Amino acid sequence: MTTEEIILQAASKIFILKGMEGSRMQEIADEAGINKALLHYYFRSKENLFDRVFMEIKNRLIPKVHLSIEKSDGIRAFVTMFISEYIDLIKEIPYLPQFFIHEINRDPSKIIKILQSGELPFTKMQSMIDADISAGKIKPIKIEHLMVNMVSMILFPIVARPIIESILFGNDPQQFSLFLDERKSVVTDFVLQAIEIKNI
Amino acid sequence: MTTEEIILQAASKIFILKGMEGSRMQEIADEAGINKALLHYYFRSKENLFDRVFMEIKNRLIPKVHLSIEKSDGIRAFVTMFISEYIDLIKEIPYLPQFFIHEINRDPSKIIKILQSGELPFTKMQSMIDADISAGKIKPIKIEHLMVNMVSMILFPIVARPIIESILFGNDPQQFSLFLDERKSVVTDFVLQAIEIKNI
DNA sequence: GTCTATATGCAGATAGAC
DNA sequence: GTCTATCTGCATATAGAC
Repeated sequence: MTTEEIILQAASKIFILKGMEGSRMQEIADEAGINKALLHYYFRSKENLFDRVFMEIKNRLIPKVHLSIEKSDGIRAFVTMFISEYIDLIKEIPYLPQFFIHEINRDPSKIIKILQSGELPFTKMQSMIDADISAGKIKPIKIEHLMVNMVSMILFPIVARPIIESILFGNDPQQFSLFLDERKSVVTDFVLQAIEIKNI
Repeated sequence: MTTEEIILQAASKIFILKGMEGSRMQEIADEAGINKALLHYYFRSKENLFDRVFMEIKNRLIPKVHLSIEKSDGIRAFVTMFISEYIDLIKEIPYLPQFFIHEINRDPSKIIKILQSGELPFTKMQSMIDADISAGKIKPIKIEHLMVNMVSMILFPIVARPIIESILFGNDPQQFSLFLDERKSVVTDFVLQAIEIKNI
């Protein structure tokens, strides 16, 4: 592992935990087991280092989302798989959603530039949905609302964790963890029920 | 209006926009039209000023949430009213959700202390839901999941605005604004459909 | 490439005049 | 109470030895 990779990994950890403004170059250097000056030797500035970290994270995530979309053949399969895979993904990287949300609000233009490159395959999803709608299987709903609803119900509890844990579970992390486990099936059922045509 | 109130109002604006770490005392002083030293005269430290602002915001918001819960008599009315009022509330204070999310993750213990005081009337909601469940009107669902689902679908799009605006709407604020307007009825329908028993 | 030492700049906080 | 001027400390960044 090269020094550059060691630095990027350390910086990634600290930045994700504390954000750009909350992180200190000293802390990143300590985490990497090297000297502060070396950070500047490799990346010139904090801003530069941050941008590189942000880009690397984005490049690791986007393919995963693509994959879960491409794999499914109908809207029901898509909803089930999407929710399941998204929740699994977040368990691996629990602080990433907060980090992303904060940084895109702190400097939206940066995100806009970084996201320009890869577009998500919405056309495929849209056609899946339209097929099921015209077949009378599901209620008419715009793909934008459906996607935002699903992503919201998955990500928001993670992002708002401290407040939910406090209000609903008396600051008991175990109870919150169980709550998250339940949500995989709860949210899936919730979404499927919401979009299905009711047989009268 | 006293100087203290002017300071609090200015600090509130800056802190909400930029967060605790992203805000500068100089900027708050400029916003208030006074000198930096006066901030310290009134509030001794930045930390202190921030805590006061945070407390004031909390005291302004909690009663609103209580009210919308107390007013409704059944679960359908509650869902409809809750979503509607929450979305209206956010339109007035569009940066507040991000601010809250960031600060509770930056220093969760602070929130825990501040939130200790007032509890939300969950018992009333729970009994409303239980009544409708045993009457066979709605599907069994835990109040925790229902509440989190609703709040998520309302707040997350605001919190993730830049990324949604970028991916879904090509960075067109007007399209995003229309999208938010649609959500009042879309989310209400979505939730009601999801919890209703289907007549076969 | 990696280090120690140092410069530079800025933000929070204080002293003291009015 | 409100100001100007100043202190102090810290974080980013650079210089220069090895």
